[in-house]
Amino acid sequence: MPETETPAPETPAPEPPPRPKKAKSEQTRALILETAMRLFQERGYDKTTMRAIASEAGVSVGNAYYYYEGKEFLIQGFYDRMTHEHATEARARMAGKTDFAERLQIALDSWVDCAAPYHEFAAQFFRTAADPNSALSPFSNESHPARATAVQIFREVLDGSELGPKLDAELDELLPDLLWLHLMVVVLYWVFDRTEDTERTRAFVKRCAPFVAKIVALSRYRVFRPLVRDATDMIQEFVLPTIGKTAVGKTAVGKAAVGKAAVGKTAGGKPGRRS
Amino acid sequence: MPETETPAPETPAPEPPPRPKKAKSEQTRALILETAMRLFQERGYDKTTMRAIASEAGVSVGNAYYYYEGKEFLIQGFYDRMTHEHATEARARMAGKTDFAERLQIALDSWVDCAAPYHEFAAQFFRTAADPNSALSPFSNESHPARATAVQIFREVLDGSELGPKLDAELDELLPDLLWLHLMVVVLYWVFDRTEDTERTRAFVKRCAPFVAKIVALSRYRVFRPLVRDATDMIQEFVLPTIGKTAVGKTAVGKAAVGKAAVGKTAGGKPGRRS
DNA sequence: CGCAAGATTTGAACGCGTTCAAATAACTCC
DNA sequence: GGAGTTATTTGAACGCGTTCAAATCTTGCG
Repeated sequence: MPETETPAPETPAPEPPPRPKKAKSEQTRALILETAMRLFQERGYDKTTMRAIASEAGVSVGNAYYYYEGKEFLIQGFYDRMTHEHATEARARMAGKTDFAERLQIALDSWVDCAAPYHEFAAQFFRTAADPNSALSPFSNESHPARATAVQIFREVLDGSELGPKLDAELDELLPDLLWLHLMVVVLYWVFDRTEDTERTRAFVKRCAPFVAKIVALSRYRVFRPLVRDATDMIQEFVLPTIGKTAVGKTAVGKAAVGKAAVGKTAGGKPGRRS
Repeated sequence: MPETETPAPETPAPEPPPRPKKAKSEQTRALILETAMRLFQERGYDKTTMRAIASEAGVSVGNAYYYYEGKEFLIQGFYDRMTHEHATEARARMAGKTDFAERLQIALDSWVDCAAPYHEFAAQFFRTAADPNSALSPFSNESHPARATAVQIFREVLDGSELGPKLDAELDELLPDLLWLHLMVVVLYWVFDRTEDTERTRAFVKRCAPFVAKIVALSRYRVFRPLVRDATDMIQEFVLPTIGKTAVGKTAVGKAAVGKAAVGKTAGGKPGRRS
C-alpha cells in the first residue's frame, strides 16, 4: 500500500510526556488544532472564534497565532484528515472490484460520505478555499500533499480496473489527474447542493461514473482520436501547469517516486517569523 | 454608464433638483455605490473599508448599511456594470463575423478585456462570489439578471453563426447555457491566472474556441449521437436546475417550440441565419 | 400650522481576526 | 550556578464589518 504521506500533526495516541520535553511545543500545536477541529465540527467555521479556540485549548489567543498564521490555516487539518479518511475508505470499498465505472463511483461516493459530516458549513471552508491567494486553494502548493494523495487514489482506481486494450499513452498518463479534476467538479456540485443528505450529488455521481467510463472506452476508436488528441494536448498545456506540481509519473513512475515524506509538514517547520 | 461623476465630496449639488424630490434617497444610494466602486478600483476590495466609503461619500457608515445590506452587496454594482460593458463590447466586435469559433472567441476575449482592469483584486471578489450562500454567487437568483444578459450574448453568438445543418434539438437549446458555463470556466482560469496581462487565459481562450466549435460540429455525426444524448440529458437534469431560472425565451418559456424567434429582443436586428 | 408616522441619518458600541511589545520559560555555554 | 540567547506565552490594542437605539428630517393630514 503506497502511503504517500501522513497528515502531520495528528497524534491520536495520548502518550504522557515523560521524556520528550522537546515535543512540548508540538503538543501545544496539536492541542490547538484538535480543539479547533472539534469546535469547527460543533459550531461551524464562522461561529468558532479564535478566542474560543484559545480559551477551550487553555492557551492565549496570541499563542494560537504563534503556531498558526491565521484562522484559515487551521482548516488545513480538516483537509488533510478528510483526504486520508477518503483514501482509506475508498481503498477498502474498491477491493475486489474490477469494473472501472464501479470503482470510479466508489471512489467518488466515498468522498461524499467522508465529507457528509461537514456539509453544513462546507461553504464556509469553500469560501476561503476559493481564494487563489489562499494556501487552502486545492491548486496551491500548500495543499499539494493532500492533492497527491487524492490523485493517487484515482491512479489506483485505474490500476485496479480491467480496461481492455490499452489507451492512448498521453491520455492514460493524464487520467488520474483528470479524474481528480472530476472530483473537484463533484465537490463544487456538492458544496452548492442543498438537498437532504446531498441526494442530488449522489445521483449526479451515479450518473457521471458510467458516462466517464464510456468516454474512456470510446476514446480508443479512430473517430475520437483527433478529439482526444486535442483535449489531452490542451489539458497538458493549460490545465496541469496551473495546479501545483502533481508529479505525474513522467519522470520516475508514480508509485516509487513518492518516498519523500518530507513534505508531510503542513504548517511548516519552525514558527519563528519574528526576528 | 458614465453619468455624473462627482469626484469632489464638498460640492453636493452639481445639478439642481427641480422635480425629482422623491428621488433624494435614490441619489444617496447611487452616490454610495459610485463611491464604493471608485474606491474598489483605486485600492481593491479588501483595502476599501466601509468607513472610507461612507466618509468619501459624505455619509455615515450606518447610512451605507441602510441602503446596502453589507459590503459584498456593493460588488453587485461591479458585476452588473461589467456584464453590460461586456455585452456591448462583444456585440460590437462580433458584427459581421459569421464563423462560430471566431464569434465565440470574440465573446470570450471581450470578457477578458472588460475584466482586465479588475484582475488584481478579482480574487477578493471571487472569494465572496464562491460562497453558495452569497447573493454574489453566479448561480444565485440575485445575479440572475446579469446571468441572463450573459447567456443572451452567447445566444447571439450562435444566432449569428453559419452552423450548417441543424443540430440535435436538445443540444441546440442548451448551447447558450453551456457556452455561459464555458465562460465560467474561463473566469475561473482567469482568476487563478498570474501571468502578465493574463496572457495565459487569452491563449487558453484562443485554444478553446476552435475546440468547442469542433465538438459542436462533430456532434452531428451518428457516432457521437449517444454521447451527445447522454451529455445533454445529464446537463438538463443535473446542471441547469441548479442555476437559478435562466428564462430561455423570456416570453414563452415553452419546452416545445422554443421561442427562438422571440430572442431578437436585444439582438439589434441582426438576423443572422442559422437553421 | 401642528403633529403623528414614517423615512432617513447618525455615531457609538459590539465582536471579530489579527498584531505586537513585553513577560516568562527553556536552553546553551562557561 | 549564572549570564546570555532563544523559544514560547501573554493580553491589551488595532482596525475591520456590522448593529442599533436614538436623533433628525419628510411627509400626510386635520
